[in-house]
Amino acid sequence: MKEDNSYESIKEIFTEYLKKHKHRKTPERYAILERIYSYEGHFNADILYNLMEAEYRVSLATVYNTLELLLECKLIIKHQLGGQFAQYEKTFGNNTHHHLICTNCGKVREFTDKQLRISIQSRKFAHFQTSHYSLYLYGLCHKCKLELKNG
Amino acid sequence: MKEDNSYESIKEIFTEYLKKHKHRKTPERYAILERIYSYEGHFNADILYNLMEAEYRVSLATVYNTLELLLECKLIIKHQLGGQFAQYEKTFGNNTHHHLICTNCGKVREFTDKQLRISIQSRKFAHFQTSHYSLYLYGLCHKCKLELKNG
DNA sequence: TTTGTTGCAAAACGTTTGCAGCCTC
DNA sequence: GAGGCTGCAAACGTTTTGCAACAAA
Repeated sequence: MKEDNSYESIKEIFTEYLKKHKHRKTPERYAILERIYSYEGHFNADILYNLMEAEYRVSLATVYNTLELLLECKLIIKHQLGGQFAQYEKTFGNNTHHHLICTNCGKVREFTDKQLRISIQSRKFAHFQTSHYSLYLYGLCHKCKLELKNG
Repeated sequence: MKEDNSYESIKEIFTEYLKKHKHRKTPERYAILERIYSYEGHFNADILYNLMEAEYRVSLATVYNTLELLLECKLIIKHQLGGQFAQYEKTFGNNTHHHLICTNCGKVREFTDKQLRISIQSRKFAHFQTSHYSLYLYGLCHKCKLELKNG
Protein backbone atom coordinates (compact mmCIF):
# COMPACT_ATOMS: atom_id res chain seq x y z
CA MET A 1 0.00 0.00 0.00
CA LYS A 2 2.70 2.44 0.96
CA GLU A 3 4.50 1.69 -2.27
CA ASP A 4 1.52 2.82 -4.31
CA ASN A 5 1.88 6.33 -3.02
CA SER A 6 5.65 6.50 -3.23
CA TYR A 7 7.17 9.16 -5.39
CA GLU A 8 8.37 6.52 -7.84
CA SER A 9 4.88 5.30 -8.67
CA ILE A 10 3.52 8.84 -8.84
CA LYS A 11 6.31 9.72 -11.22
CA GLU A 12 5.39 6.76 -13.36
CA ILE A 13 1.80 7.98 -13.65
CA PHE A 14 3.09 11.36 -14.78
CA THR A 15 5.53 9.80 -17.25
CA GLU A 16 2.74 7.71 -18.76
CA TYR A 17 0.57 10.76 -19.09
CA LEU A 18 3.32 12.80 -20.76
CA LYS A 19 4.12 10.00 -23.16
CA LYS A 20 0.51 9.45 -24.09
CA HIS A 21 -0.06 13.12 -24.80
CA LYS A 22 3.26 13.64 -26.55
CA HIS A 23 4.51 16.09 -23.97
CA ARG A 24 8.18 16.28 -23.15
CA LYS A 25 9.71 14.89 -20.00
CA THR A 26 11.58 17.95 -18.80
CA PRO A 27 13.53 18.12 -15.54
CA GLU A 28 11.46 21.17 -14.50
CA ARG A 29 8.26 19.14 -14.60
CA TYR A 30 9.65 16.35 -12.48
CA ALA A 31 11.23 18.77 -10.04
CA ILE A 32 7.86 20.46 -9.54
CA LEU A 33 6.05 17.15 -9.13
CA GLU A 34 8.60 15.99 -6.59
CA ARG A 35 8.30 19.22 -4.64
CA ILE A 36 4.53 18.96 -4.53
CA TYR A 37 4.60 15.38 -3.34
CA SER A 38 6.94 16.18 -0.49
CA TYR A 39 4.67 19.01 0.63
CA GLU A 40 1.84 18.51 3.08
CA GLY A 41 -1.38 20.47 2.84
CA HIS A 42 -2.69 23.17 0.54
CA PHE A 43 -0.44 25.35 -1.54
CA ASN A 44 -0.78 27.90 -4.29
CA ALA A 45 1.30 28.78 -7.34
CA ASP A 46 3.27 31.42 -5.51
CA ILE A 47 4.13 29.22 -2.52
CA LEU A 48 5.25 26.51 -4.89
CA TYR A 49 7.30 28.95 -6.95
CA ASN A 50 9.12 30.13 -3.84
CA LEU A 51 9.67 26.60 -2.58
CA MET A 52 11.24 25.68 -5.91
CA GLU A 53 13.67 28.56 -5.71
CA ALA A 54 15.94 26.71 -3.31
CA GLU A 55 16.07 23.41 -5.18
CA TYR A 56 15.59 23.85 -8.86
CA ARG A 57 14.85 27.28 -10.22
CA VAL A 58 11.85 27.46 -12.54
CA SER A 59 9.80 30.36 -13.81
CA LEU A 60 6.32 31.11 -12.60
CA ALA A 61 5.02 30.39 -16.09
CA THR A 62 6.45 26.88 -15.89
CA VAL A 63 4.87 26.40 -12.49
CA TYR A 64 1.46 27.24 -13.93
CA ASN A 65 2.09 25.14 -17.00
CA THR A 66 3.03 22.10 -14.91
CA LEU A 67 0.13 22.55 -12.49
CA GLU A 68 -2.16 22.42 -15.50
CA LEU A 69 -0.65 19.12 -16.64
CA LEU A 70 -0.84 17.64 -13.16
CA LEU A 71 -4.47 18.63 -12.94
CA GLU A 72 -5.21 16.88 -16.21
CA CYS A 73 -3.69 13.63 -15.07
CA LYS A 74 -5.39 14.04 -11.69
CA LEU A 75 -2.23 14.00 -9.60
CA ILE A 76 -3.38 17.20 -7.93
CA ILE A 77 -6.72 18.90 -7.43
CA LYS A 78 -7.53 22.58 -7.51
CA HIS A 79 -9.66 24.55 -5.07
CA GLN A 80 -11.02 28.04 -5.58
CA LEU A 81 -11.66 28.74 -1.95
CA GLY A 82 -11.18 32.38 -1.19
CA GLY A 83 -10.85 35.19 -3.64
CA GLN A 84 -7.19 35.52 -4.54
CA PHE A 85 -5.01 32.51 -5.19
CA ALA A 86 -6.25 29.18 -6.43
CA GLN A 87 -5.26 26.45 -4.01
CA TYR A 88 -3.93 23.03 -4.91
CA GLU A 89 -3.23 19.79 -3.13
CA LYS A 90 -1.86 16.40 -4.09
CA THR A 91 -4.37 13.60 -4.51
CA PHE A 92 -2.37 10.48 -3.71
CA GLY A 93 -1.32 9.66 -0.18
CA ASN A 94 -3.92 12.13 0.93
CA ASN A 95 -7.10 11.01 2.59
CA THR A 96 -10.17 12.34 0.89
CA HIS A 97 -11.32 15.12 3.12
CA HIS A 98 -13.83 17.92 3.30
CA HIS A 99 -13.32 21.59 4.03
CA LEU A 100 -14.59 23.95 6.71
CA ILE A 101 -14.17 27.56 5.62
CA CYS A 102 -14.64 30.44 8.00
CA THR A 103 -16.60 33.18 6.28
CA ASN A 104 -15.13 35.73 8.65
CA CYS A 105 -11.38 35.08 8.75
CA GLY A 106 -11.10 32.79 5.72
CA LYS A 107 -9.28 30.04 7.59
CA VAL A 108 -9.63 26.57 6.05
CA ARG A 109 -9.82 23.46 8.19
CA GLU A 110 -10.13 19.91 6.99
CA PHE A 111 -12.14 17.04 8.32
CA THR A 112 -12.76 13.47 7.24
CA ASP A 113 -16.08 11.68 7.44
CA LYS A 114 -16.12 8.26 5.90
CA GLN A 115 -19.89 7.99 5.91
CA LEU A 116 -20.30 11.32 4.16
CA ARG A 117 -17.59 10.43 1.66
CA ILE A 118 -19.35 7.19 0.79
CA SER A 119 -22.72 8.92 0.48
CA ILE A 120 -21.28 11.35 -2.02
CA GLN A 121 -19.11 8.93 -3.95
CA SER A 122 -21.87 6.39 -4.38
CA ARG A 123 -24.16 8.91 -6.06
CA LYS A 124 -24.33 7.97 -9.74
CA PHE A 125 -25.66 9.87 -12.73
CA ALA A 126 -26.98 8.69 -16.06
CA HIS A 127 -25.22 11.34 -18.11
CA PHE A 128 -22.30 12.37 -16.01
CA GLN A 129 -19.18 10.45 -15.09
CA THR A 130 -17.85 11.75 -11.80
CA SER A 131 -14.13 11.77 -11.23
CA HIS A 132 -13.79 13.64 -7.95
CA TYR A 133 -15.63 16.08 -5.76
CA SER A 134 -15.25 18.95 -3.33
CA LEU A 135 -17.41 19.66 -0.32
CA TYR A 136 -17.06 23.06 1.34
CA LEU A 137 -18.90 23.93 4.53
CA TYR A 138 -19.03 27.65 5.24
CA GLY A 139 -19.60 29.18 8.62
CA LEU A 140 -17.89 30.64 11.65
CA CYS A 141 -14.85 29.13 13.31
CA HIS A 142 -14.75 29.06 17.08
CA LYS A 143 -12.54 32.13 17.38
CA CYS A 144 -14.61 34.30 15.06
CA LYS A 145 -17.86 33.23 16.65
CA LEU A 146 -16.61 34.44 20.03
CA GLU A 147 -15.24 37.65 18.57
CA LEU A 148 -18.48 38.49 16.82
CA LYS A 149 -20.48 37.74 19.94
CA ASN A 150 -18.34 39.96 22.12
CA GLY A 151 -17.62 42.65 19.54
CA MET B 1 -45.25 29.64 1.36
CA LYS B 2 -45.09 31.45 -1.95
CA GLU B 3 -45.35 34.75 -0.13
CA ASP B 4 -42.20 34.05 1.81
CA ASN B 5 -40.14 34.10 -1.33
CA SER B 6 -41.84 37.07 -2.95
CA TYR B 7 -39.73 40.07 -3.76
CA GLU B 8 -41.47 42.06 -1.04
CA SER B 9 -40.33 39.78 1.76
CA ILE B 10 -36.85 39.51 0.30
CA LYS B 11 -36.69 43.27 0.16
CA GLU B 12 -37.71 43.43 3.79
CA ILE B 13 -34.83 41.18 4.80
CA PHE B 14 -32.45 43.45 2.95
CA THR B 15 -33.96 46.57 4.49
CA GLU B 16 -33.60 45.08 7.96
CA TYR B 17 -30.01 44.24 7.26
CA LEU B 18 -29.20 47.72 5.96
CA LYS B 19 -30.89 49.35 8.92
CA LYS B 20 -29.11 47.15 11.43
CA HIS B 21 -25.73 47.87 9.94
CA LYS B 22 -26.37 51.57 9.36
CA HIS B 23 -26.05 51.29 5.61
CA ARG B 24 -28.08 53.51 3.35
CA LYS B 25 -31.11 52.39 1.43
CA THR B 26 -30.15 53.54 -2.04
CA PRO B 27 -32.23 52.94 -5.17
CA GLU B 28 -29.22 51.25 -6.80
CA ARG B 29 -29.12 48.57 -4.13
CA TYR B 30 -32.79 47.75 -4.45
CA ALA B 31 -32.63 47.78 -8.23
CA ILE B 32 -29.80 45.25 -8.14
CA LEU B 33 -31.60 43.05 -5.62
CA GLU B 34 -34.74 43.09 -7.74
CA ARG B 35 -32.83 42.21 -10.87
CA ILE B 36 -31.14 39.29 -9.14
CA TYR B 37 -34.38 37.93 -7.80
CA SER B 38 -36.05 37.97 -11.20
CA TYR B 39 -33.13 36.07 -12.69
CA GLU B 40 -32.99 32.30 -12.78
CA GLY B 41 -29.72 30.43 -12.43
CA HIS B 42 -26.12 31.40 -11.94
CA PHE B 43 -24.78 34.80 -12.85
CA ASN B 44 -21.60 36.76 -12.44
CA ALA B 45 -20.84 40.41 -11.83
CA ASP B 46 -20.46 41.17 -15.50
CA ILE B 47 -23.72 39.51 -16.54
CA LEU B 48 -25.51 41.40 -13.80
CA TYR B 49 -23.89 44.67 -14.81
CA ASN B 50 -25.06 44.20 -18.37
CA LEU B 51 -28.56 43.21 -17.31
CA MET B 52 -28.83 46.35 -15.20
CA GLU B 53 -27.89 48.53 -18.15
CA ALA B 54 -31.38 48.36 -19.61
CA GLU B 55 -33.31 49.09 -16.42
CA TYR B 56 -31.35 51.15 -14.00
CA ARG B 57 -27.81 52.07 -14.86
CA VAL B 58 -25.27 51.38 -12.11
CA SER B 59 -21.51 51.19 -12.15
CA LEU B 60 -19.61 47.95 -11.90
CA ALA B 61 -18.20 49.14 -8.57
CA THR B 62 -21.72 49.43 -7.20
CA VAL B 63 -22.56 45.98 -8.49
CA TYR B 64 -19.63 44.53 -6.56
CA ASN B 65 -20.43 46.59 -3.50
CA THR B 66 -24.03 45.41 -3.47
CA LEU B 67 -23.12 41.78 -4.11
CA GLU B 68 -20.93 42.00 -1.03
CA LEU B 69 -23.83 43.26 1.08
CA LEU B 70 -26.20 40.62 -0.26
CA LEU B 71 -23.64 37.95 0.56
CA GLU B 72 -23.38 39.19 4.11
CA CYS B 73 -27.11 39.01 4.68
CA LYS B 74 -27.18 35.63 2.91
CA LEU B 75 -29.63 36.63 0.18
CA ILE B 76 -27.19 35.28 -2.38
CA ILE B 77 -24.35 32.78 -2.32
CA LYS B 78 -21.07 32.86 -4.15
CA HIS B 79 -19.38 30.05 -6.05
CA GLN B 80 -15.82 29.95 -7.27
CA LEU B 81 -16.38 27.29 -9.85
CA GLY B 82 -14.08 27.72 -12.78
CA GLY B 83 -11.12 29.99 -12.96
CA GLN B 84 -12.32 33.39 -14.10
CA PHE B 85 -15.51 34.90 -12.81
CA ALA B 86 -17.00 34.26 -9.41
CA GLN B 87 -20.55 33.00 -9.80
CA TYR B 88 -23.52 33.96 -7.70
CA GLU B 89 -27.07 32.79 -7.23
CA LYS B 90 -30.04 33.81 -5.14
CA THR B 91 -30.75 31.71 -2.07
CA PHE B 92 -34.47 32.14 -1.49
CA GLY B 93 -36.98 30.49 -3.77
CA ASN B 94 -34.15 28.28 -4.88
CA ASN B 95 -34.01 24.68 -3.81
CA THR B 96 -30.74 23.74 -2.19
CA HIS B 97 -28.92 21.93 -4.92
CA HIS B 98 -25.57 20.45 -5.78
CA HIS B 99 -23.38 21.04 -8.79
CA LEU B 100 -22.01 18.86 -11.55
CA ILE B 101 -19.10 20.52 -13.29
CA CYS B 102 -17.65 19.21 -16.52
CA THR B 103 -13.87 19.35 -16.34
CA ASN B 104 -13.67 19.42 -20.12
CA CYS B 105 -16.19 22.05 -21.27
CA GLY B 106 -16.83 23.77 -17.93
CA LYS B 107 -20.58 23.42 -18.13
CA VAL B 108 -22.38 23.48 -14.78
CA ARG B 109 -25.46 21.39 -14.15
CA GLU B 110 -27.48 21.25 -10.98
CA PHE B 111 -29.13 18.37 -9.21
CA THR B 112 -31.04 17.93 -6.00
CA ASP B 113 -30.71 15.01 -3.64
CA LYS B 114 -32.63 15.32 -0.44
CA GLN B 115 -30.88 12.44 1.26
CA LEU B 116 -27.47 13.85 0.45
CA ARG B 117 -28.54 17.30 1.57
CA ILE B 118 -29.70 15.96 4.90
CA SER B 119 -26.51 13.94 5.38
CA ILE B 120 -24.43 17.05 4.90
CA GLN B 121 -26.64 19.45 6.82
CA SER B 122 -26.89 17.20 9.85
CA ARG B 123 -23.12 17.00 10.26
CA LYS B 124 -22.26 19.05 13.35
CA PHE B 125 -18.93 20.31 14.64
CA ALA B 126 -17.80 21.20 18.12
CA HIS B 127 -15.91 24.32 17.08
CA PHE B 128 -17.52 25.36 13.86
CA GLN B 129 -20.97 26.75 13.22
CA THR B 130 -22.02 25.90 9.69
CA SER B 131 -24.21 28.33 7.80
CA HIS B 132 -24.27 26.86 4.32
CA TYR B 133 -22.35 24.51 2.08
CA SER B 134 -21.36 23.80 -1.50
CA LEU B 135 -20.91 20.40 -3.07
CA TYR B 136 -19.22 20.23 -6.44
CA LEU B 137 -18.89 16.99 -8.37
CA TYR B 138 -16.32 17.14 -11.15
CA GLY B 139 -16.24 14.85 -14.14
CA LEU B 140 -17.26 14.51 -17.75
CA CYS B 141 -20.67 15.43 -19.11
CA HIS B 142 -22.28 13.11 -21.60
CA LYS B 143 -21.27 15.17 -24.62
CA CYS B 144 -17.62 15.50 -23.62
CA LYS B 145 -17.34 11.85 -22.73
CA LEU B 146 -18.46 10.89 -26.23
CA GLU B 147 -16.20 13.45 -27.84
CA LEU B 148 -13.15 12.28 -25.94
CA LYS B 149 -13.91 8.66 -26.73
CA ASN B 150 -14.25 9.34 -30.45
CA GLY B 151 -11.55 12.00 -30.78
C1' DT C 1 16.70 18.68 -37.07
C1' DT C 2 12.26 19.53 -35.46
C1' DT C 3 9.18 21.28 -32.46
C1' DG C 4 7.62 21.47 -27.69
C1' DT C 5 9.19 23.95 -23.52
C1' DT C 6 11.45 27.41 -20.98
C1' DG C 7 12.19 32.14 -18.90
C1' DC C 8 11.15 36.64 -19.16
C1' DA C 9 8.30 40.50 -19.48
C1' DA C 10 4.28 42.38 -20.89
C1' DA C 11 -0.61 41.81 -21.20
C1' DA C 12 -4.95 40.19 -19.71
C1' DC C 13 -8.40 39.40 -16.57
C1' DG C 14 -11.78 40.07 -12.81
C1' DT C 15 -11.92 42.72 -8.81
C1' DT C 16 -10.74 46.53 -5.66
C1' DT C 17 -9.62 51.19 -4.57
C1' DG C 18 -9.20 56.47 -4.48
C1' DC C 19 -11.53 60.36 -5.15
C1' DA C 20 -14.80 64.11 -6.27
C1' DG C 21 -19.53 64.88 -6.39
C1' DC C 22 -24.07 63.33 -4.97
C1' DC C 23 -27.87 62.01 -2.08
C1' DT C 24 -29.65 59.47 2.23
C1' DC C 25 -30.43 60.28 6.66
C1' DG D 1 -25.37 69.49 6.87
C1' DA D 2 -22.61 65.32 7.58
C1' DG D 3 -20.99 61.35 5.95
C1' DG D 4 -22.03 57.17 3.40
C1' DC D 5 -22.59 55.95 -1.56
C1' DT D 6 -21.98 56.46 -6.44
C1' DG D 7 -19.49 56.53 -10.94
C1' DC D 8 -15.32 56.78 -13.05
C1' DA D 9 -10.81 55.46 -13.95
C1' DA D 10 -6.72 53.92 -12.42
C1' DA D 11 -4.51 50.27 -9.62
C1' DC D 12 -4.20 45.74 -8.02
C1' DG D 13 -2.77 40.79 -7.93
C1' DT D 14 -3.09 36.42 -10.11
C1' DT D 15 -2.83 34.09 -14.26
C1' DT D 16 -1.95 33.92 -19.24
C1' DT D 17 0.47 35.02 -23.35
C1' DG D 18 4.11 36.23 -26.96
C1' DC D 19 8.52 35.55 -28.19
C1' DA D 20 13.36 34.27 -28.62
C1' DA D 21 16.54 30.90 -26.89
C1' DC D 22 16.93 26.21 -25.58
C1' DA D 23 16.74 21.25 -25.35
C1' DA D 24 14.07 16.69 -25.65
C1' DA D 25 12.93 13.56 -29.13
